[in-house]
Amino acid sequence: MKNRRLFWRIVDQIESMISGGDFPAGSRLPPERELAEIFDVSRPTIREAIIALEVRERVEVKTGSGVYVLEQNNLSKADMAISAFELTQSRALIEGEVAALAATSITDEELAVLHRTLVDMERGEYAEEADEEFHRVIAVATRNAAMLRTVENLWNLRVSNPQIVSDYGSVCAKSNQHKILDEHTAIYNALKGRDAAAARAAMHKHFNRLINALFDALEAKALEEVKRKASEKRGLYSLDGILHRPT
Amino acid sequence: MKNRRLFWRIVDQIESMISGGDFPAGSRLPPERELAEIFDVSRPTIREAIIALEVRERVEVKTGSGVYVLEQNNLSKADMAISAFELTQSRALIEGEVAALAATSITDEELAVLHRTLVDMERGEYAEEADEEFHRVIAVATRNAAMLRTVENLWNLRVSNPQIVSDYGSVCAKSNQHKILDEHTAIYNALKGRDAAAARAAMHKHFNRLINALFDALEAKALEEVKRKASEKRGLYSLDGILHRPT
DNA sequence: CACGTCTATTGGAATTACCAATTGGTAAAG
DNA sequence: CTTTACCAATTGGTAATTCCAATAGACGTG
Repeated sequence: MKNRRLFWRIVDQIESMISGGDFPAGSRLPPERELAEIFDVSRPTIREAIIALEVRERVEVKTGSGVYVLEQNNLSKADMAISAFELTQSRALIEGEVAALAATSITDEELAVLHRTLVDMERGEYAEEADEEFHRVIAVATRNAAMLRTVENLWNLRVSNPQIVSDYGSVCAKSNQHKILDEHTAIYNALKGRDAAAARAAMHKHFNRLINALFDALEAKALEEVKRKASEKRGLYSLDGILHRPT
Repeated sequence: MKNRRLFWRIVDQIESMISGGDFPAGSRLPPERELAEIFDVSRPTIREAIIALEVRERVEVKTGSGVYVLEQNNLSKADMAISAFELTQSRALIEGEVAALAATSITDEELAVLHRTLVDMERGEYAEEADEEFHRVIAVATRNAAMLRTVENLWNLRVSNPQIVSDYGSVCAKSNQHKILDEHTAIYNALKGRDAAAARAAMHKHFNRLINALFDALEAKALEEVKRKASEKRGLYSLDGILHRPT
C-alpha cells in the first residue's frame, strides 16, 4: 500500500526529525510556510500532518505563535524500570500458580498442543515462538481469562523492553535451549499427570534456573567490564614502551 | 480556552453523531463537500476533522469511495469477557504470592502505611480507596516492579469492567466491610510477623471468602429471577380476578 | 449473461487570499 | 532611564477555487 496519503509521509518525516533531535522537546517547529517549502508540498498538507501530530500529542499548536514539540510520555517509563530479574521472579511465582491451576483443568487437546511446542523447540526452529506458545497454552488451560491476560502482559513486558531482551540474549542462546526443553518437558509431564503440586514445582524450577542464569550472565558481564577497564589502565600507565628502548 | 480551532468542533460533532447512531459502524459518512455545507465550514476544515478522526481510528478514508465508520475497539472486548470469578481467582493466587514475597522484604514504614489503611477502612470513609491502597502497598513491598504492575493491572480490570463492578456491588456493601477489615488485619499481622506462609494463607482466605460471597450473590440473584418470572406467570394465568365475582 | 469501458462521484492536493492572534520592537510619556 | 502603549511583522486559521486520481456504478458490447 504505497498509496498512503501525502501528509502521512510528512508526519513520518517530522516525527523522525523530532526523535532525531533536530527539534528538542519544547522547541518550536519552523513555520508552516517554511515546512511547506522544505518538504516541497503545499501548506494544507503540512497543516494536515501537524494536525495528525497534534492528535497523537507529539506537538502543541499555539495560534499566532507556532508549533511546539511536546515531551514524549514514552508510555512505560515505569515499564522500562522493570528488570529481567523482577520479571522472571514474577513469572516464576505467577506462572507457578498458573501451572498448578491448569493441572486441574487442562484438556487432552491442550496437552497435545503443548507436546507440539516441545517438538518444535527440539527441532530448534521457532524456539522463541514455541516458548511463548508453551506458556500461553498453559494459561489458556486455567479456564481463567484474567490469568491468560496476566501471562500475556508479562510476556509482552519481556519482548517490548530492549534491556530485558538484551539481558535474556545469552540466557536463551541455542547452547542453553536443551535446558529449557528439559524443563518444559518436566512441566508437561506434571500437567499430563494432572499433578498440581508437581506442575507448580516444575515451573518454579524452570524460572529459578533462568534467574540463576541471569545472575551468571550479569556476573560475567561485570567481570568483563572490570578486565576491560584494567586493561585500559595498563595501557595508559605501562612503561613497557619507554624503558630500555633499544635505539 | 474557547479559542479551540474550528476543526475540533467538527470532530466533536461528527463523533457524537457516530456514537449517537446516525452513522453505524461500517456505514459511509456523507461526502466532504456535503459535510462542509451541513456544518457550514469549508472543505479543508472538514478534511482536517476527518484526519483527526482517522488518526484516532474512528473512521477509515478510502480514496475515491468515501469515509467509513470503523468498529470501536472499545479497548478490551477481551477484558469484558473476564468475569468477577476469574478475576478474583487470579487475584487470590497472584496476590497470595505477592503477600508471601512482601513478607520477606516489607519495611516498617510500609507496615505503618498499611496500618493507616486499616484505620481508614474502619472509619468507613474511602473504603474502596483504602482497599486499593492496602493491596498496592503490599505489592510495592515486594520490591518487584513487575509484580506491582501486575497487581495494578488486575485492579484496573476490576474498576474498568462495569459487569464486575456490578457483581462486586453487594459483596463490598457496608454490611460486609467489617469482614474485609478483619481479613486485611490478618494479612497485616502476618506481614508484620514477616511470616510468608501466613501472609499467603491470609490473602488466600481473604479472596476465597470473596469468591464464596460472589457465588452467594449470584445464587440470590438467580433465585430472585426465578421468583419474578413465576410471579409473572401467576399474574397471567390466575383466575382470582374472574371467579365468583360479586356483581 | 459476462466482461470491459466510460463517466459521475468522491477524496487528494495545490494555490491563493484574507483573517486573527501573538509577539516583539519602537516611540512616547512618566 | 523606565514604563507603557501602540503598531507592524510573523504565524497560524479558515475559506474558496481548481485540478488530479481513484473508485464505483451504469452502460454497452461481445
